[in-house]
Amino acid sequence: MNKADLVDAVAAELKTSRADAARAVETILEAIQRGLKTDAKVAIAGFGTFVRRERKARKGINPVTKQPIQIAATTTCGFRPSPQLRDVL
Amino acid sequence: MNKADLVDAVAAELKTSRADAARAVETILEAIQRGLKTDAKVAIAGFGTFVRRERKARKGINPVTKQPIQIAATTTCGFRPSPQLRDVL
DNA sequence: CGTCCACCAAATCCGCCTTGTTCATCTGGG
DNA sequence: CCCAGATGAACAAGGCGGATTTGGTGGACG
Repeated sequence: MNKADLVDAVAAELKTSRADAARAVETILEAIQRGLKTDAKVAIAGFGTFVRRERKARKGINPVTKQPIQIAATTTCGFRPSPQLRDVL
Repeated sequence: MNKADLVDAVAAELKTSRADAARAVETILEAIQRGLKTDAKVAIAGFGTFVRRERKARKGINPVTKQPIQIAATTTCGFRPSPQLRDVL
């Protein structure tokens, strides 16, 4: 499923234009991004929780050369689906 | 950040009523749920990708009694943030 | 206000994560 | 509607990160 498909579904459901639906999708995603950046956690009841996560440096292997490499610490984010979402899947 | 906060941010950004923003959020989340259920993957460019994931049965520990327990196989979903989202965080 | 949901603890093992190229697909503006 | 530019998926192997379990409670949601 693409962003275009998502926008289509939203437009159909809300009975709005595709442009409005696209704007809504964009805005919500940006809001989540900002929330993650500022609060480090975005909990959406009945759906799941986005969590900003600091990953320490660790050792890994370059799958191409198969040589040990050092992976620098990064900041990523995880997602914990709510039980409700799990039941759907 | 709560769903209420998210709705507030969206309403402010789109200059719509809180009720409309709430409907938009709900609708989009439901659309993502359906997409995950039917297509097993929802790719949103510049944000990330939701992936339905099958998890095998394994052994765990009851945190209360600290006794080993058997965990049945479940279906859950993961989220891979796009490089763009990672850069923001 | 009543109900429902997320969080928290400790311990374990599953599977995600890394690199880098190629290719398919998607995107968004003209 | 279409094309050029761009984005991400796939693939390899292996180590270690983190997702997961129960049950109560505080807080959120409608």
